[in-house]
Amino acid sequence: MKTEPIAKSYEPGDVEHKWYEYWETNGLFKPEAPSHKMPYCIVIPPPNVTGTLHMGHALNNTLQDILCRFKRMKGFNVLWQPGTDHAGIATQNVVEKDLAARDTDRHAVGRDRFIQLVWEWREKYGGMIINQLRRLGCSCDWSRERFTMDEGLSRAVREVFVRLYDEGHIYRGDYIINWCPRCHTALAEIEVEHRDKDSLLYYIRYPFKEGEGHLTVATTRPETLLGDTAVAVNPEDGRYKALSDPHVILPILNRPIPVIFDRYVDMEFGTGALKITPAHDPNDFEIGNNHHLERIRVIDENGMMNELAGPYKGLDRFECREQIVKDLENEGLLEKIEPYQNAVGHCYRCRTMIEPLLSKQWFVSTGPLAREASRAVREGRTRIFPSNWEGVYFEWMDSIKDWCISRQIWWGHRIPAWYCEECGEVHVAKEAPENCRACKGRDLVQETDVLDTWFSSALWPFSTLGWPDSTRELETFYPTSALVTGFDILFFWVARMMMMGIHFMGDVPFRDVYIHALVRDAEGKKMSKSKGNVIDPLEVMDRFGTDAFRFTLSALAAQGRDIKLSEETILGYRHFVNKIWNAARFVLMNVDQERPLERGKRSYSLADRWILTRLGQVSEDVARAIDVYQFNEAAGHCYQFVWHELCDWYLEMAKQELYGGDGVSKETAKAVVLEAIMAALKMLHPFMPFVTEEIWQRLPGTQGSIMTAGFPESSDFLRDEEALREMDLVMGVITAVRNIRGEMNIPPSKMVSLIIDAGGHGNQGILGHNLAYIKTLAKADEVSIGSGLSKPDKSATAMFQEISVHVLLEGLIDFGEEQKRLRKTIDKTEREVEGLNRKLSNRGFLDKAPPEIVADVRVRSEGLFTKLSKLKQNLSFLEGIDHG
RNA sequence: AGGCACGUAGCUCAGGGGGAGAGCACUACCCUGACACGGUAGGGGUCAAGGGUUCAAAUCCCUUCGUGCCUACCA
Repeated sequence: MKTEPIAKSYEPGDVEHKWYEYWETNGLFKPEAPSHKMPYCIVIPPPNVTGTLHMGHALNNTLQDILCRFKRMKGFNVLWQPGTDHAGIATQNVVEKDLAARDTDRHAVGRDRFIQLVWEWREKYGGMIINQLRRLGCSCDWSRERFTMDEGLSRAVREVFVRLYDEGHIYRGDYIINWCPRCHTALAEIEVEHRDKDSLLYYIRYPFKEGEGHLTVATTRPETLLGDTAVAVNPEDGRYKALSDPHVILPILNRPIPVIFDRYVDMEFGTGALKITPAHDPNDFEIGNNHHLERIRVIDENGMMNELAGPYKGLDRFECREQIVKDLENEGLLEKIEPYQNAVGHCYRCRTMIEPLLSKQWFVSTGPLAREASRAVREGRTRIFPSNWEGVYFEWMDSIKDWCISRQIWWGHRIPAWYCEECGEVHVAKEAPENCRACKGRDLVQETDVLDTWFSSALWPFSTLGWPDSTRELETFYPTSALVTGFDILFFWVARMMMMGIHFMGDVPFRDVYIHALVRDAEGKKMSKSKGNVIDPLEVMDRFGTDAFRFTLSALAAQGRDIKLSEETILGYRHFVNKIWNAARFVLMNVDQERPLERGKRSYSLADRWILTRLGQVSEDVARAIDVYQFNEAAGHCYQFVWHELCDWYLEMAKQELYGGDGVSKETAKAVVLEAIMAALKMLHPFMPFVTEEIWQRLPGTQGSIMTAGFPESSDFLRDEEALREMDLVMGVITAVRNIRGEMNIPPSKMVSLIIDAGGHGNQGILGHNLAYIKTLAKADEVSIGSGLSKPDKSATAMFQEISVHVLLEGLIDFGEEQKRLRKTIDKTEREVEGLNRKLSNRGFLDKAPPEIVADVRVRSEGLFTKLSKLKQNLSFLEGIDHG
């Protein structure tokens, strides 16, 4: 493969598939077992089996892959545990839609057949997102892929359920829950999305049972009046204190109901009188409990009025509202209607308006579990990045409600509870009991409800590693190292994994949680199918290459800010990939040794010493940034270094030796060029796995995959501070000349002569030794360097620190232009000097500022002053020529 | 209603008490033997507004305005 000719530009399509297959078939994604290496483990946030890769997944998994590839190269034993989630409601919806298209439904096909159909569906389509993750380059250990409905994970679910039940953390009872009349199931609190709606506030009169008059209540849901069992007022409310016989007549149904007194009622709102419907409102439910009120359910599971709704039986809840308002109006009981805005709950899966409903459900009593989960973060056993999310986490944990875990759907883990048909005894067990423990009856039926999908997801960090068995994986990798996820599932998933992990494993499920941003469109809008502004990651990868895409995401992944993604940006990074490709191409064209010159025999140039020192520094910068999840910083360091240091300066300078050098210096240059490109590729590999592997495999002297090459360490390289200083000087002088060339529009083909007045500090020697660089990169043919050299007649002058660089170019320099240019620089320098002098003449500054700051300002001020006076000299010199 | 972010170059954003930065876009000159998906240089900002703390504020604090997001049972 090393003999293939290298194309002029990088074509990602050709290589991505090839290398992914190579890695996977060579088992490079698998951890070692056993291993003496430090373990590093990430469990993937399991995507829904119904899903296809979207931008959120792409970002999420790119970041995880960066961490995993980086840690692997750093010598860790890495397990990236992949898998998918059975997504109860979503998956069931998909299959139900299929059935509906064939004019049937799940009730017609029956439970067993339906579940079979879901499994078939999953066989057929469930692997889609997994392959898309491969396309993204994810280095998951696919041999360990798990699914929340797997036998092993299901066993974990039953184990957890039974234990929690036995410990009293799970209970069953009649509670008000959030019901989705379309999905036909209960939802947990957080599965309800609240959205502001323009509603109406109806003022309804409830006549007193005895005597004249009425109480007026305000409500947004008049149809629930049919289930009212009281009207509540605040005991402090003067308006109602004197009620002697506190009963009113419920309109329409003409049922007497009591007026009760409860501090919950807000006197300021409406009329200060609140109708109480315990079966259809969570707050009313609470109040009803406190006052032992009857619960009358008037709406059924379909959102239709039931037989207790009297004349409205069979009406939809919204039709009923209209009808009842009309009827109230006719009876003169409707006082007024006001426009009103309130937050209304909607199903997070299908957007149907939630119906709070009284029903029998299973709950996890979260209090004690949540306290531990909260404490773990407070004590730093799990760290959340960026830390401002900790506040959000605490707030939720500290005000957590019991978790409704039963769902009235079929696709999921069926609750392991059996009811005795004869005596009603409840049995909770891992397997079906033979007979009733109370009456010995044999007629036991299993609970029909299934568990919330998040119940099984909550076990993911240990169920995927083999729990409840004690496995080597659990031993090695639990607690896992990091969890990477979006904030949208901080409560749904992260919090619950914390609770379950701590409870069942006795330790937190992960050491770090990294919360990343949301990917938005170029206008900053959330991508959504309905808006039509989604960018398909697969299309992006096809067009720009996976590496460019991944690098874009990383470069934009600044903590705490959402990512606005545009094609323009991705194109920019596509160019960067190509730049790397061409740098490698250059190396390949000039270096063919399998064995570079050994270190002891080399003779380093300044450029060599400089780039080797920089490689050490930059690899540390990159590693440090990744370690604290500053992916944008890490990517930025790579970009800046590779493009603007390695390519712009080092490779250009190395041409000196590669093209014209003699034996040892040429061989040294070859060795360093190779070393530099290799180190750069290794640094880039976690971000751009494909192009780096492609190049790596072509480079002479490489063995195996770049995945198994170590991440560069500063100890691999020189550390030559002097080289940094010297390079600074050389680059400064070259830039100074280029500056004049640019401003004077001198074409690169025109050579110039330079006279450099180097000043002190050994500058002369440094520049003298590196004359060749200056000549080539500044396009100069003759250069003289000295101290106190005077400015020649026909020249333009640029300055770097105290060095004056006079550019001679008779006939090509417009002296008027040069005067203008000098004046501009003088103005700028003067402003800078003034600013610094203002500080230096300030007593407070001299007395209170740290001495090193004062010294620094003084040095800078003096330097600028010297520069300024030289610039002024040059200007008056030119003015002299002009007028003389 | 509370909370959390964020307003820095035309655009997208880094930075975060002592010299205003990057990428893209723009302008000029260049097809120089890795790359025009390139090179070199240049223009461009009262760091949202007002106040405070400080020797020093884009950076810390307060207020205002604007923009997002999250949480919440006020019917």
